Amino acid sequence: MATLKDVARLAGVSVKTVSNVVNGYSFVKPDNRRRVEEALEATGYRPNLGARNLRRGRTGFIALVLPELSIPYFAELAGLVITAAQEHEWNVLIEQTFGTLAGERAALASLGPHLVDAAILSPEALLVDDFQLSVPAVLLGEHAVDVPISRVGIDNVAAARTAVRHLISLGRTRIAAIGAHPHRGTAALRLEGYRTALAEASLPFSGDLVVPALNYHRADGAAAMRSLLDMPTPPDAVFCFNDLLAIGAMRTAAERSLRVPGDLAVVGFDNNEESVYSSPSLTSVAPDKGAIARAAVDLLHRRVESPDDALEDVETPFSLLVRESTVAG
Amino acid sequence: MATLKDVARLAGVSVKTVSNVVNGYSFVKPDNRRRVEEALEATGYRPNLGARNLRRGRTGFIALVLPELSIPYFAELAGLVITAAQEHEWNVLIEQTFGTLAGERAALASLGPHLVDAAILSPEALLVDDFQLSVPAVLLGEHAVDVPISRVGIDNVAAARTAVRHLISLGRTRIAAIGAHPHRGTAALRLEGYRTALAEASLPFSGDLVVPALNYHRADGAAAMRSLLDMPTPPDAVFCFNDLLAIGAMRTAAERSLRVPGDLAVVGFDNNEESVYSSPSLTSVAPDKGAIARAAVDLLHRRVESPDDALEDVETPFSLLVRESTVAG
DNA sequence: CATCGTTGTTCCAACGATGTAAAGCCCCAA
DNA sequence: TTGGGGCTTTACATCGTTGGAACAACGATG
Repeated sequence: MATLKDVARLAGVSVKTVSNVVNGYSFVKPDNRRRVEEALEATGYRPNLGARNLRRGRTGFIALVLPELSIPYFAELAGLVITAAQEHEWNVLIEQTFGTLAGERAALASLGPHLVDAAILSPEALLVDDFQLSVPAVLLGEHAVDVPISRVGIDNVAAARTAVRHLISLGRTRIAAIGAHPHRGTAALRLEGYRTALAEASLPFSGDLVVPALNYHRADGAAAMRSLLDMPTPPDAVFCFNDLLAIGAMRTAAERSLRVPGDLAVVGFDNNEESVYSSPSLTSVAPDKGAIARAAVDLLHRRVESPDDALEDVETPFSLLVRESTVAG
Repeated sequence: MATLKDVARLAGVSVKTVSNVVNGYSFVKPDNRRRVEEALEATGYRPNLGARNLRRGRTGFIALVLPELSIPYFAELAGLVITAAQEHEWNVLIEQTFGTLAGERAALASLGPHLVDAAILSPEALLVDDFQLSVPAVLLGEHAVDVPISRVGIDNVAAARTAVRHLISLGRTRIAAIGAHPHRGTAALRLEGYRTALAEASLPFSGDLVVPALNYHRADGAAAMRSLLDMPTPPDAVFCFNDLLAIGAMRTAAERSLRVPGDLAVVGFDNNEESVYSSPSLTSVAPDKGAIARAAVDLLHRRVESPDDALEDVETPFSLLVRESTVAG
């Protein structure tokens, strides 16, 4: 592997001059610049990023801390973050927490200025209560507790309200919610949006129709739906706090031979690609994941460039995509 | 951020002694060791990996080059690779190629000894024909062309044969295949397995029943299925070269009001989590993804430790998981 | 012709860690 | 007392890069 020294020797100039050419410094004699460029070409020089970053005090990496890549929402998001990070010449380091506090603590502990320049966090457990991070960070989702840290996300209350209003507009009156969670900030806000929409339509709120989910996997949605269908008067619609729960719920409905949307209308949240091809396809709240990824990365970039910028709270757009699970195709 | 120098000053020893303690060098006086450990604790020292790796000539990273994280198979695999890599104190750098030759070239170009110690490649386009990599690498899947490089994967011919034999055992006689591809090594092998199974059962092979797919997304499966169902005599079963194609195919079947498996049996490949909860759930060839991830990482680790080991070709196990898309629940 | 500012180049130190060589210590045998 | 050898520590160079100061060359200016 060629180093600056090799290139310099070949071009007959000093190492620093080569460095200047590589970094686009203006004042280099055309003649020398040409010779250096030829030498760069000839040796196939690639800067040693480790050395460069050591010198510059940067690492060239950002961390993306998320529960699990096997969850489609996070996989899609991770792909978009990687793409967004490339714009700023950042590489992305993915850490999985598996949704546990221990996992989140471990991920945070392994981070540090020596490893990454900044971090994007998608906490699920308590994480933020003992929050102590040595690099600029941004939270995706919601604040679990009141900690000074930037945030990027959608208006969860408004999104949930939109979803439930859609169900109400279809004439549904017994609308259940799946996904309540003791610690998740987003869960509380989505529940709030659900209650607001019910209240606006003068529909009664019943705690029986709110089913918790400790994890947001398909199996949890299926189990929650079973408990709802075992009720004396089952719901005629269900709002799930993410698409996986909704897929699980639809699976249970199918097993019980319920027609969706005839007997039961279902709305999800996240708009996974999977939901477009399920049978029936799933109506879902669609956050603009690309916007979230870009906003988070851009925000971090600003913060790294000027560390004492004010904290930010970026709200990204969302939309409701109506599909067969609420309106028969 | 504390450096070795800070710790050394605090403990009243030389930098090297601290380095020795940190790296578990045996000959340090108990007294000094204790003082150094206290100082390490007090300063919260964490080694600067960039500097360490610069000195050691390692980067501490491996690359995982794959088409797209939004494809569930690769997302699941990536998660497992990250976990496996941690065992060897490696961090994983994910590069997306989007299945294009240009993307694969770009990913390869950005790699190099200065960035990663090794690379795991999941090529889709031609990639390997102009293959020139400066670090140890392993291919997941199949050799597109004959290039000296290690490989990890399942026996695709046997896997496809198993899948098609299952369909035959159910009494299906017009069995289609979706996913033929001009450049993909796995596609050719799966097609071979398909033909072998047909031949073994003395079923005729018909080119009409083999549908190509340029991408392996849900939409491609849906389109392929439409073309099959538009035939004068449509198939009574279809073997899809991955689960996404199968999900798309089942979607089309549903749109045409075909019963699965009654009118059409469907088998996929990859065993995505998604396929367990689809309606009907999908029978699928299940490669042991954990085994693939571990084998790939372990192989690279051996190769990095002793660079002139022989190339390896590791075969990992697979199984066929029979679900509702072939045998009604 | 001395001076000056601009442009271009080089030398040196430094980022934080580790390998090497050498020096210091201590104990024991000659 | 000397010397040898095992343990323990240190000074120094080094990995590849960049920032800063110093220096050199140059035409323009007074």
